[in-house]
Amino acid sequence: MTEQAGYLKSLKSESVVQRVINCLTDAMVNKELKPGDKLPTEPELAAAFGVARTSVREATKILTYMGVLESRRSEGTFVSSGFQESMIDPMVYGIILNQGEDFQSLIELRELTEVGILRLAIKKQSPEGLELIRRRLEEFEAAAAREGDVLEAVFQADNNFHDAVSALCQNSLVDKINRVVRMLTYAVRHETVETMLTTGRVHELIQAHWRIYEVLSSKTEEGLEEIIHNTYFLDVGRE
Amino acid sequence: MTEQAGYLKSLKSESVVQRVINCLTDAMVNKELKPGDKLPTEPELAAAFGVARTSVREATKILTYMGVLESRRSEGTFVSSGFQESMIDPMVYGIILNQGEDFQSLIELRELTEVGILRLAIKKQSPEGLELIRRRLEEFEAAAAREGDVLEAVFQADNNFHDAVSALCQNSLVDKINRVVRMLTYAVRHETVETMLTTGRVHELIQAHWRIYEVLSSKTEEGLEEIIHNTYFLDVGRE
DNA sequence: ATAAGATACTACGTCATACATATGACGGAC
DNA sequence: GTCCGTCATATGTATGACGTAGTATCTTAT
Repeated sequence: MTEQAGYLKSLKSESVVQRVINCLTDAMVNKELKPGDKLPTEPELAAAFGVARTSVREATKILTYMGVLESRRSEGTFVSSGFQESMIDPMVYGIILNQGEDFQSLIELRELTEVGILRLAIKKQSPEGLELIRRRLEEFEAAAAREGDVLEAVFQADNNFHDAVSALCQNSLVDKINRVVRMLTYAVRHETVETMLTTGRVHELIQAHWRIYEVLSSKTEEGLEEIIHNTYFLDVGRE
Repeated sequence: MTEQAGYLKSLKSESVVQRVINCLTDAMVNKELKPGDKLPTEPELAAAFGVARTSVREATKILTYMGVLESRRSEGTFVSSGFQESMIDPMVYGIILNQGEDFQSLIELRELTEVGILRLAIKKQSPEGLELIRRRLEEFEAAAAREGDVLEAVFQADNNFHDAVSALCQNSLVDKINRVVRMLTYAVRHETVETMLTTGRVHELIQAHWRIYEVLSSKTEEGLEEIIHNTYFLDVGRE
């Protein structure tokens, strides 16, 4: 865990927080702390390590956010059992920071996830989930049919639809990926919906989403290829 | 970003630290904060958000540890440019804690990405990339053929192969996802390779990977379905 | 005038303390 | 025996102070 590779590593002393993290990590590696175990209280840890409670908190907060620990107020801090979906967060940030000029990568990533989610949804779908999607589609149509400024409403309806599809997978990790990719493509998707609205082609958008619904309810991957591809480009925009 | 779906959601207010993290994240998504930018000082942030400096520090520490931010004493805190190595740490914890739990979501996620990557790789492949994959396969075979404890060598060769496939996509985002998912499934994949070795079924593993190579070089998605599915379960393990 | 050194300044790093708040446990009232 | 209030507990948040490492600036000597 703690690499001592560099020969001058001993000089640049690690930060207090880092040392606390290492101590806790080592304890977990050595099985002194197993999933489900309760850690000593923050003041106790602070006293044991000889550091301030602030530092202990920063360390446990980091581990908590990573899903390693779990803090319950008035109860204590525990080693979480199993992995937490928040462990994907670093990937989110990695993607955010790399979010440069490269639309191509973004579009490819979205197609990849979109198709994958649909394929999984086809397998794991439930009647209730499918029904929800149908309702979302009707809401979609209703939103587009309203008077006035419907942009945000339609965009939200679009998002709701895709969330419902993702929910069909009943997989928190997949759900997370879905959200990430949706967040990354926010701008371009928003713009696309706007374009569709101003040029009066909303019906195409709705039509495309109905086709997705049909593929889902058909419970087969037949024709998924082109439908997705077409829908995808309609939704995301040109290239 | 912040879903307000449930009607009783308004009660369970997010923690202060989480809110700070969200604010900073949003700023990065909206490009108000770009890589390299300097954040206001901690007291300034605390004042701006109306929270204590402690909370700001916990938030920035978390983001720093994830490689999103970078703090230089006496200078300030900056949005770090590019992917930091520390981003893998959360996955390491995933490995530590992931021992014999429920892998269903993980397996589905991996199949999703694996298939997606292959489909994209089929489209975007290059002769050089394909050649690299062939070499990796030969190294794979060589590693398995050696005497003694070949587990780590074979496992590494397996990873190298999949990395080469991912590289075929020439898409940094896809590459990142590939790495994350691979790290998340580290334990189970490692175990599978071990089983294959001890039961003398390494040739099946190699055979399966050659089939992937063939699908790639055939430049068509014909037969990709079952091949991937079979290879996948062979690689990842039972169910 | 230039370069080396001393000084002040800045902003993160750490610590100490106090108070707020949610949860569970105990115990009394009905 | 059930219900409700109270208290203990441990995390959540806030505030203030001091330490420390860079950076910039000013001083001084060559």
